[in-house]
Amino acid sequence: MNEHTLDQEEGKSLNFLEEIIENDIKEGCREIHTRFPPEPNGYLHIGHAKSICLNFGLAKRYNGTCNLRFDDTNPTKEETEYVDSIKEDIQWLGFMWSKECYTSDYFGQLYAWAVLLIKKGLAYVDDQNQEEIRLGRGTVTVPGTNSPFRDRSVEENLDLFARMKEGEFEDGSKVLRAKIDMAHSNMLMRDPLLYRILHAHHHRTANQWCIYPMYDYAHGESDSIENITHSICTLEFDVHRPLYDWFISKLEIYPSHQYEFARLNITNTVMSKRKLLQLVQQKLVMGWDDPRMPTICGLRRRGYTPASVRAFADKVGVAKRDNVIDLGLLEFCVREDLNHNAERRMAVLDPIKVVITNYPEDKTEIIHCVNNPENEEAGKREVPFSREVYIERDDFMEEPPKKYYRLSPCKEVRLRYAYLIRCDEVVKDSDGRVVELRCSYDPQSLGGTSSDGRKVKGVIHWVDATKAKEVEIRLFDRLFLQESPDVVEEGKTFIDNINPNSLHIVRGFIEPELVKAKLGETFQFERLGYFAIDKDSTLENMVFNRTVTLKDSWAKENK
RNA sequence: UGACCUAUGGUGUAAUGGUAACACAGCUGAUUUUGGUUCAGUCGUUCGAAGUUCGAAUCUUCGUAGGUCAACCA
Repeated sequence: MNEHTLDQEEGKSLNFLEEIIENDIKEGCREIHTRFPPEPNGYLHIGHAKSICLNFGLAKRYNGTCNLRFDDTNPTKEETEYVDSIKEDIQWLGFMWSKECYTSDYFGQLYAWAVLLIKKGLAYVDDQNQEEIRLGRGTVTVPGTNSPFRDRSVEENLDLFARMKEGEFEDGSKVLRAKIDMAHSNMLMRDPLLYRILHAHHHRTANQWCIYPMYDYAHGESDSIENITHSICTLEFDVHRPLYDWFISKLEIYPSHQYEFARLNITNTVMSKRKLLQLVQQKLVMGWDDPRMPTICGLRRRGYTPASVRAFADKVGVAKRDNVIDLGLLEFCVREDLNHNAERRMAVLDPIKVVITNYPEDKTEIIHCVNNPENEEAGKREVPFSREVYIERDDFMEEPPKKYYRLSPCKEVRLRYAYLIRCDEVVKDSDGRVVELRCSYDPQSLGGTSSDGRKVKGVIHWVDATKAKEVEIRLFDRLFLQESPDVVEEGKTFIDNINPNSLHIVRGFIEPELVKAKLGETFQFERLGYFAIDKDSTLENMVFNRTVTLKDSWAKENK
């Protein structure tokens, strides 16, 4: 066991899918087979991460297998670019599929089964156009009416369907439908479409086919071909289950079963692919991997770790109830991980220069700083210190409120790991803005402890002004300020809910050693939050993304 | 005016006819060379009504509320 001890596993209660599986195992199901079936028409988001953790996690837990299956039945929307990104994201999350499958691999079998259904009198070619079919379907309260082509002979259907496949007919001129019940209370059972004609180039089968199976026809059979025991999908497919079962039973093939769980929703976040695509296309974000996006690549770029996303998926649970998870839970998960695993560094995002007047002009000394107080093995590092340092503008107030224990005139504060300093003089420009603080240090206080036992409550971070490197730092706020960005007034869209101030770019200063940091590394900048190197980072212009702030009870109190 | 799904603290999730609990969020305090971390404490919960039962969050019935379904999308 790598992540949990056995005891923890045993103490945890089962979710409803685990209960079903354990019950199936008890009743003789020998191997568990799941699958993750994305359509390669966009990038994966945190909602998919929940499904990935579920499907791959269940397979792992019960020593089964989990296939990755690209559900590529609609060539007009699917691209290889997406296939590659999906594979990358799943592996980044820490999972590996047993088999890489494509629904398009089964086009031949699916076609043969459609012919079989026709022969059984369970499918027919319909010449009605889209509008006629829609009208014939009725409504949720009014039964549909049979198509005039519903009673074609088997021979005629076979002939027509073969000619559909041969490309004899125009797009939209004919479809293959199942013959079920036009008055069924479940709209999906009113003679659903099995095949449509689409003279389109497919990213894998190229121009081999001009008829393509619909989702409902392809999905269950693909599960069946792969011997999937537990086909897990989201709640909106619940009404599809009778149809899923219908095909399997009429075809008399391996009985896969479908189970539905509630999809993930997060406050202040939009999750639909369509909306995320819109954000990208309208250039409201930098791309699919913008650190403000809920995409997996966005989270990765932001500095989220695979373990933190997995922990989140675990904490949100699995059930059938519609839910909205507080974005704060995701932030909690990444803080918890990074607190233990990210090394500390010092950086100043909004500097004021501090001149230590009684410190020798040309002296530089080395300060030893703890890399991670949560992990002694992380050791210490050397940080230069000299007469001029930068501190955070927030860490000085000329007229401090009560309980402010940072720097203010005549008050003493600790420069973390270095010295105690006292502010003697405030230098301002002609506009009254503080430009420099002239301080004196206590030479006896190296390391930060006074020699006479006097207590100094405040501790602030700093960087050596002569040796610090200037970098770009990107600070993110939530993309939407409303808890439910999808809820909009008449005439508005979720786009109107975008937070205009979700990105702040600042120039900050970092410890000199930090320039060696590489893409993929994340640090805690002490007292500020967790920061990850951005892919835009270059030798000339290093770029850091703030993954998440630290909890800050002072800021909260003084809001 | 259909069928199906769902209903437990602020948000999630458990309790499988027998003491309603866990996490996040909130609030108090302690510790702390990060106003971080950690620790201790605290707030607050079974949609409604009737029924079955010694006993109901759990079973039954009737309500109520929310969601899903009428693409040649998945």
